[in-house]
Amino acid sequence: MVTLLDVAKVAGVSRATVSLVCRDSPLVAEKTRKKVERAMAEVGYVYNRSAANLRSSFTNTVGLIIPDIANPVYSDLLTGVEDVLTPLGKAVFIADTNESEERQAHLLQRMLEMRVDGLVISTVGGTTAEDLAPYTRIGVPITQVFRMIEDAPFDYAGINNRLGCRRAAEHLLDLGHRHIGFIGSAVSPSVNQVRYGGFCDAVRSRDLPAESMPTITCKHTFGDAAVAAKKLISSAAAPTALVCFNDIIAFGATLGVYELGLTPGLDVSLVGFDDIESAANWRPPLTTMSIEARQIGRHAGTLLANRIKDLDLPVCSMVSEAVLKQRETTAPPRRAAV
Amino acid sequence: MVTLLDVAKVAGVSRATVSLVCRDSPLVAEKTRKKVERAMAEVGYVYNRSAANLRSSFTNTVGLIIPDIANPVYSDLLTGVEDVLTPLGKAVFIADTNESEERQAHLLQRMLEMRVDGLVISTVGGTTAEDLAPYTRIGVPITQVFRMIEDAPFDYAGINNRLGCRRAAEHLLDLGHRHIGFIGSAVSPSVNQVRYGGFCDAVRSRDLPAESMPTITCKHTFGDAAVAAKKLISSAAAPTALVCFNDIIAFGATLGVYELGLTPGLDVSLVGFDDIESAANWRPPLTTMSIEARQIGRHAGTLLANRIKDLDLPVCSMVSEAVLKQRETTAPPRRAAV
DNA sequence: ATCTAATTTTAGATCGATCTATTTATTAAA
DNA sequence: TTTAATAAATAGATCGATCTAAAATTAGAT
Repeated sequence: MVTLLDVAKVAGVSRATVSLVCRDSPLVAEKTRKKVERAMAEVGYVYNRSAANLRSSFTNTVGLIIPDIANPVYSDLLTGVEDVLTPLGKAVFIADTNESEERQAHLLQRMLEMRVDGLVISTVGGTTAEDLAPYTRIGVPITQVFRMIEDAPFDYAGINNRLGCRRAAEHLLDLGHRHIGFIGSAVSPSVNQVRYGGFCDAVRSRDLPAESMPTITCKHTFGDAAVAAKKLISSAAAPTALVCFNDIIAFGATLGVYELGLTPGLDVSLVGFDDIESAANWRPPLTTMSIEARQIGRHAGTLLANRIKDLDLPVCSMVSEAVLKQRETTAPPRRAAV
Repeated sequence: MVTLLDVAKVAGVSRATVSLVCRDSPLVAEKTRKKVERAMAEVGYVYNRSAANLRSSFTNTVGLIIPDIANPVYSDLLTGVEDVLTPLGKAVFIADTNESEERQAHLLQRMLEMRVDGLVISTVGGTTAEDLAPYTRIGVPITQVFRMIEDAPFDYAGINNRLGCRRAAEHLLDLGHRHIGFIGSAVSPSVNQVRYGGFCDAVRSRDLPAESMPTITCKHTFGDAAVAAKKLISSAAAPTALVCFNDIIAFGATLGVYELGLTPGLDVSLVGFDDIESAANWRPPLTTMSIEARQIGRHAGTLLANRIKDLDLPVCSMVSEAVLKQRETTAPPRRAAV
């Protein structure tokens, strides 16, 4: 195995100098740097991060723990986190808990053992501040995204779900809809409750009875959502519009509308949530609440970077607002309101 | 920072013994292990992987480099790789190149520096064996998945794209379709060429003129695919069925069919490729060629694990066949063949 | 009780970087 | 030319595990 010492010998300098070159230190003269770099190439030197990490007080690695990497929201988030952290020379290690508490515990442990400089995490349901205590104990900063643990003294980046969902419903109300269904999530009950709260806020603000609006929950699959939408549309309440928990459910609901022989955006209006990349590419292009997951990722990255620099900063929370992206799945109701 | 030595002192044993306990060695007596474990908990010991990796000849980490983590094919692949490698005590580090050669080069370097025990990679276009030479030089095994570099002496796990696409077209031919369109990929030209080759094989095997079958390529988005499908269907060739490069394109094509006021699976038959999770959940459920990405992931994991154990094994290639999953987007043609 | 063999435990060297403190070389000012 | 100040290079200790080889303990056989 070729080490710093081998490079040093070939370049005719000391081990310490080669080390400085590795780290792009300004302390080394240009001429020397060139010489060392040539020597490195000549002997085929490969930097040993384990050795560096052992000695150094920080590892320039950051952990990102998320519940479902296949979900576009989280891959966008990842991109945003990297936008900020990669230019700072930090490597982001991604890990997927798949919504399993056990897997999350395992990953938390592993990242602790590799001495990450910090952690960005979207916790699985049931996580408590206690689960993250080992990090606080040895002073590794944590930034939460999207999901927040009660009473945990961590930085946070996320969105205002309640207000966002309220805006979605208000958009439909403004178009003249009076019978609006809500297709919620059977998968994330906690977030679902908050978003449904926003939905009710909107309905009540127009003096309509929130209780009489038809509601259903489903899994985040096209098929489930299609069935749910069909059920709602053909129910006695006969909604002319649907607020959907997220874009995937809205997609499924669109398919349900097609299956009923109706035209989405004409016979039935639909609003999604998240504005994942494919929303704009949907047919018809999906009206949805944009949460700018990539931007949230940038926020999280920035919060973490700041705290790594200064652990004693006051706890900071960045809550963005979801904004309406009006496209072609929403329009005034076709059938007259009853 | 609390180290092995601190634990050893509290437990009243030597550093070496504590180290053995950390690694679940059978060399240590049950009574001693208990004692040490209690001590670890008492002093709040956290294992230091960097220190271990420095001394030890392997790190129990494996790299997985893929071009697009948001693509369900690759998240399934990841799951499969972990299925095999996690039980062996190896941590899988995921990294996304986003189809960028530059990012890939950077990630390859980083993983080399962290001394992964092995690498599973789906290379971006343009990668040569030379790019992977540093790995071979220091004896880190590589397993390729899905994509293969010419003349590279690495293990490989993937599928027979040509045969798979041939089977897709044959399925439509068997149903009686005589005018079949092909919607290819504008993103992965190399794979596209292979799959289109399979399509032609099928058509020619029935003594039909492959050249007269309408063809188009598009990006992997719903919108693009919808437009492409509409173009093909309303072209002079008037295909009654479409073979799609992958499921995403098939989804978009379905939406295009709906937009034309036609019914997918009735007026126009569609076959996808990949059988991602949402294919079965699509409306109507999508007929597609299943590649069992998770299984391929298991293959890759197994190949890598074997080679880590024995570098001198002969190069091994596992090419699976895609199998038809007939669902509801394919049926005999409605309009009589011209 | 003695000897052998098997089982546990351990001391001390070692992995390859970085850090601190110091020395050496270079430049600018007197 | 000398001195002071700055820039560049270095020696040697150090990080916290694992490894090797040897020592201590225990068990089994005689």
